[in-house]
Amino acid sequence: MEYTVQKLSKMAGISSRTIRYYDEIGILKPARISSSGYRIYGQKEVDRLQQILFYRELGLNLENIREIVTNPAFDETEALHEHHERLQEKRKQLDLLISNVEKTISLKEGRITMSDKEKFAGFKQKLVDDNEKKYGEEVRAKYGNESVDKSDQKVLNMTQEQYEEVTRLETEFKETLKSAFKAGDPAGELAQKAADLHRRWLTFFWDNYTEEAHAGVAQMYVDDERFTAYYDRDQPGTAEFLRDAVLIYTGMKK
Amino acid sequence: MEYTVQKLSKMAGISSRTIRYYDEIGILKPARISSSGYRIYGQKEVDRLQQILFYRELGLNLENIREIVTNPAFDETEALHEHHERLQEKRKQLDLLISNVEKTISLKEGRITMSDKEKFAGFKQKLVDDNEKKYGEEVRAKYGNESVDKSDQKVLNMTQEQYEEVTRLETEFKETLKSAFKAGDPAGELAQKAADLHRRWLTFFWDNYTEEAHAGVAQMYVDDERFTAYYDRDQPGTAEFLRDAVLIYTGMKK
DNA sequence: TATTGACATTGACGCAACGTAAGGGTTTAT
DNA sequence: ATAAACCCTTACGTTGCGTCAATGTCAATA
Repeated sequence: MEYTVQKLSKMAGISSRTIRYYDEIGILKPARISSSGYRIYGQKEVDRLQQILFYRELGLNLENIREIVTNPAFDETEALHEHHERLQEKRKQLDLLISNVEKTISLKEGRITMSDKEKFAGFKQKLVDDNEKKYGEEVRAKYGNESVDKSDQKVLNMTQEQYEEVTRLETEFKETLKSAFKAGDPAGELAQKAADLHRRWLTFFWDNYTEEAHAGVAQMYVDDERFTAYYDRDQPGTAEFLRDAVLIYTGMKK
Repeated sequence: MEYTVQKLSKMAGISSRTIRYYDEIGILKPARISSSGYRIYGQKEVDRLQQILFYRELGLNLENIREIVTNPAFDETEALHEHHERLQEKRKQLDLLISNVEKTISLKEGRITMSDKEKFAGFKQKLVDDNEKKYGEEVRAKYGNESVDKSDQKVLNMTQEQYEEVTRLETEFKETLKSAFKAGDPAGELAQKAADLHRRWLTFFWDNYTEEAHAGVAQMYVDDERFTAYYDRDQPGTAEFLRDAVLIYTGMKK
């Protein structure tokens, strides 16, 4: 029995374009070409197509499928195991995503006015994450590898009150920092108050607070231009000022 | 404070290409263009970018994001709800996929020699599914909407013995059908035996067997060219012959 | 001041797996 | 003979950018 593209495609329930494509990328060549240039497929090709479709249903990409069907000695089991892992990873990410979307929805339906600052929540979250990532070994050793994921969840897991509290804290911190910067003394009362507010703000995102970590973060605000840009936005030099204040606050300096 | 692409990109933790792309598709235009053609962004644009990135993190596509950020009156909550549904659907499919991959792996690690026929399992499965789909109202009403999903799982849920049994049954059925077709009488002993084997084979895939459904499937083998091609592969006319035999077997004819 | 080096710009291709015409021959049925 | 139903190749569109390539601009240094 011989098949043209159309017949084959109807048998397999796929489009003829797909069959030509499979020819094009070389995973399913026709048995022969007719005198008028038509693709002609035989039983062997039908079998192979079914094999291809089987793996396709399992979500393998065509490159992997090619390896399996072109090399009979290929270790399909291993390929499937790897595929399985990728799928698991995908599911984890999807679950996280869904959870975040749900949190966002309930936040919004909780009628919190979505001010600009609140829109920043995710972004600030990212800052904190990057923070943790960069701060490196010490923090990671303490919080484990899952800290990033956990941290990712944290802002969105907050209750409405917690959320309002952290927003309020942040505003107060920024204003205090601004005044302190104008005053000019990182060891002064205002600057130390700012450092304290900063600590309280941080503990909303961290499970464990340590003075070392706090100092490390403050240093990073100076080292990483992203943070520097963020803190220096209104008044250049603020990041450095904050670092000095925090170093004093944590007892790391003077 | 003003930002060039590079500065903005570093602040937001994305690439400058992305920023140009967002300009290109019109979801984030620069505040102005410098005399030398540079894109210059201001505070408003920073805020907007952060909004964009927030929704991006939630997995919304840029088209949806555009709707949200360009039209302040747009119902974000509804968009998020729809997005949530899409994600749920995705997860369901992903779970099914994972389950299928797992079943396939255990099948393979169960050291069943993966002959061509076994590779067809998924495909045959598909045949049965299509079958049910096409057969339409009656069967659906009986099995409910989930029957397709359930059926999808069934082949792969089989124990090794069941699997071998169904494979054996199928072989016997096909051989009997072939002989019966040669004999030529759909009411004859061989043909009726084939119809019986066909029934037994079907019951591996169906929860409930009814003569009506059996007859319907047999009729479909003739009506749907995909099935016809499958059954007529070796001997044209076989599909029709089988239908006649089954119609007699189920008492729907003669 | 001439030259780097780090920035900026606009194209334009590449990716994955096809869908969807466009433009033009071939086979089959009437 | 003619239309319907096939077949072919070529090539653009999809999504969200990554990655050159060719070229212009700006700030700092030798």
